[in-house]
Amino acid sequence: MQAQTTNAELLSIGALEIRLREGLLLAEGRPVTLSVREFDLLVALARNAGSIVSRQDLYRLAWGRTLRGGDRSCDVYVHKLRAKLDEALPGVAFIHTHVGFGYRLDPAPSHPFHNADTAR
Amino acid sequence: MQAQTTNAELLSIGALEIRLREGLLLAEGRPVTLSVREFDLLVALARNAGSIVSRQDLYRLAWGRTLRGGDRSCDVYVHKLRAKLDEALPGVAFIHTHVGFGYRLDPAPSHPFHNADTAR
DNA sequence: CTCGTCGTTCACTTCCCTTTCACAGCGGCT
DNA sequence: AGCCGCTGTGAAAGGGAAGTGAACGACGAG
Repeated sequence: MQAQTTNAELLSIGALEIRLREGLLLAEGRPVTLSVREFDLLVALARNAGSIVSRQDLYRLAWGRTLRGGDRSCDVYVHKLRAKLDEALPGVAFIHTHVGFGYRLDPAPSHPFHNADTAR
Repeated sequence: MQAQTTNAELLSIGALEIRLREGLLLAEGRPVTLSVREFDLLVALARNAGSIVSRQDLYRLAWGRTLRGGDRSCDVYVHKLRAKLDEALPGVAFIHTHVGFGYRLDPAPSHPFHNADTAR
C-alpha cells in the first residue's frame, strides 16, 4: 500500500522516483530541484501515499516538531511542491486536498473530462 | 450485521471501505472525497449497517449534539452523501429511507427492473 | 559586501462547507 | 378532493479553510 518499505532508499510514486540518500527527485527520469523542506514534505507524503495525512502529522514528519495553531507553513509548502510537480509533470495531479482532514499523495490525471472547449 | 468491530480502524460495507483514522472513503479502491460532516454521517450509518437509525440518533452520532425540532440538516446531508455514493458506485443503493423511522445503510442493487427506455 | 536562495510569516483572495430556507412530491387520512 | 405530515432537492448566505503572492530576515557563496 505504501510506496515502498519504510527504510528503503528509493520511493516510487507514479512517474516520480525519490532517492532518499541523495535527496533527489526524478520525474520521468528528469531531475527536479527541490529545497530541503520541499523534499522532506514530499517524502512524508510519499511514505503514506494513498492515505490522507493530517497537517499535524505532516508537520511532525517533515519539520520534526509540533505544529502550532495558526501556522500555515504546511499549506505554503504544499503549494510550492505542487507548483514544481506540475511543472515537471503537467496534467498529473499528485497532491489532493481533503478539506478538514489533510493531504493525500496519489498520482491521477488532472481534469480528464468536463473540459470540452465547445468554445462558445 | 455490523460492519466490523465497534472500535475497528476500518469499516467495510459492500464495496465501501471506510478508514476511520484518516477520514478516507474508498469505493472499490477508488478514493471518494467527503466533507467532515458527510464522513461522520457515513460512519454513524456504517456502525449500524443493516439497522434503521433515527434522525435523532444520527444527529447525535455525527454532529455530537441533540437534534432540534425542524432541523433538516440530517436530510440534506443524507442527500449529499447519496449523491456522492451514487456517483462513485452507480447502480448500488446504499442509504434507504424508512418513513417515520429513519435511515438504514445497506448495499443493494437499485431498481433491478423498471427498464424503461420506452424512449422519450 | 552583494547577490541569490531558503524558510517563515503576513495579507488578501478564492473556494468549499455548513446551515437554513423554500418549494415540490408523495402518501395517508378525513 | 382537500389537508397535512414527512422527505427530496435546489439554492442562498455566512463563515471558515485552503490557495496564493509577496515581504522580511537569515544564511552561504562568490
